[in-house]
Amino acid sequence: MAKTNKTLRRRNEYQIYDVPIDSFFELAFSIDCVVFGYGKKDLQVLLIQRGAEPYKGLWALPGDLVYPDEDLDTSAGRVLKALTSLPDLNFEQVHTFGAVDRHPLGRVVTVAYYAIVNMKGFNPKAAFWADKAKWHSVKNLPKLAFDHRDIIDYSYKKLKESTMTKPLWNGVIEEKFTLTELQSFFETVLDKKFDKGNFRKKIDLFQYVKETEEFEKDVPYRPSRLFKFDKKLYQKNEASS
Amino acid sequence: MAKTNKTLRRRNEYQIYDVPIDSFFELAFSIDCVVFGYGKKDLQVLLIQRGAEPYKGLWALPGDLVYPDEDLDTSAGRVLKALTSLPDLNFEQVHTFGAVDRHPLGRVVTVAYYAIVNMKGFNPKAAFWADKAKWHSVKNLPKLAFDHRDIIDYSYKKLKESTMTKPLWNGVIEEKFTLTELQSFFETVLDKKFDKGNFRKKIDLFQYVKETEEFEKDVPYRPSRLFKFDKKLYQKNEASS
DNA sequence: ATACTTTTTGTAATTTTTACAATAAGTATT
DNA sequence: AATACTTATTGTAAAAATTACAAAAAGTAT
Repeated sequence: MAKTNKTLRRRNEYQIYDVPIDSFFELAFSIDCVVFGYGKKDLQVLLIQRGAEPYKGLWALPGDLVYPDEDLDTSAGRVLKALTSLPDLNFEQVHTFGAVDRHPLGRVVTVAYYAIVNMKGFNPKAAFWADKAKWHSVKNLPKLAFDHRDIIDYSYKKLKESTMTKPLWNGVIEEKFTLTELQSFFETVLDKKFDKGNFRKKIDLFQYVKETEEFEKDVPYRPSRLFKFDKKLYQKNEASS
Repeated sequence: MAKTNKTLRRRNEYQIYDVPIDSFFELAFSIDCVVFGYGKKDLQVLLIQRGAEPYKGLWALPGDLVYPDEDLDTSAGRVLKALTSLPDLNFEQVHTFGAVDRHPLGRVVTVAYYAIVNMKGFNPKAAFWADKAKWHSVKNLPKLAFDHRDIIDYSYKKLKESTMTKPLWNGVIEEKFTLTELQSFFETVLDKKFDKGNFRKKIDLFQYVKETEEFEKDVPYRPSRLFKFDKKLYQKNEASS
């Protein structure tokens, strides 16, 4: 829609005040990605150090302006792909931040997305973002640019909520995994310890966690049975709920 | 930010492709409000019949473009105030819908909000929207313009989720209410019947539902004790969680 | 063979949920 | 005034879910 296009004026039928249509275009529209990194330590967040004003030197979330010809989700997917080089990353919209003064240089509304990846063997430097990307513990975040601290807090809360109800661990831990590994995922994300026995009972209720006939190898103790995610069953049950 | 302003180009440090900055401004930005009406019948949604193309004659959600000088939440509050004439309406952001083709005339990204009001004595005609606003049962929605059906479905789901955890009934049912009235609110919103005794036990856990020393009057049976919402206690407990 | 480590299963106490019954407290009727 | 009727309110026992903890199983290491 170019500035000369009048079509949008038709929405005026719902408006209370008469505002020049051109003024609505004086804004920019972006997405920001909160990429959580799962590993042996604390849960981490991928941040990028700003090389220019405003907030030069501070850490910020990776993001980009939304292209005119791409859906919001496509935009988030594009940035995440460029950032992580992972093909089938699951991500979810969190919230949209649109305070007038959230960007010191003008009006920028941003839609926040989050995703979670396995940090093992993960190299954010492979991406365009180069050597300025770095993991930071969610428990010890540096000073952040813009309202990015709010965005992370919001996303972390949503991540925790979703962890209880969705198989976010799929694609993050190994394809064949032990229940102890699955438990570690929950413990790291939720920052909370679980009882081994009781955790198993809970998982038993998740029918889409299917046991295989394979077992761990080369461990100096009793090998654990390996389990896997039954994607078809999960999607089937999702569809009917 | 006018088109001649170059400041936004600084975000290019995070971009992968080089896209002319001007193209980012070829979009519009709106909010849409899903106003749920609580009454004696089914839960209702306030819709407006479109008087112009596109989707002329179809029903749509009330909404408006976001003004350059207002926060997103302010924008939603403005529309809701104009629509309902209610001063202290609680509303919540639901989701942002940004598919490229969601508006046939151009790129319009919209942020959805929902609110719930008491339909009793409520007159949407008082507002600017005039006589085209009408309540529709969530169980029997007409054909809707744009992706507004998706927006309603999404909002209804979120409303149900929030009903379990937040006192959405505050400001909707009477200030002093019986537990039966509170139960009716839950039953209507969640479209589900509850056991009287068990519902009370559940409510007992909500410390912010405080009993008063007042009772119903002029009822042809045993008068029920009246309860009220302890806002201070609620906010205090919210803050510490 | 024994110690050690982790997996896996079990179990009993506690808490929460559920279904349903009993009692209380008003009005309306006889 | 006694009785019927309606809804409010409390209670209770069974069922289900959660929790804390223990025991047994199955491997490696000494």
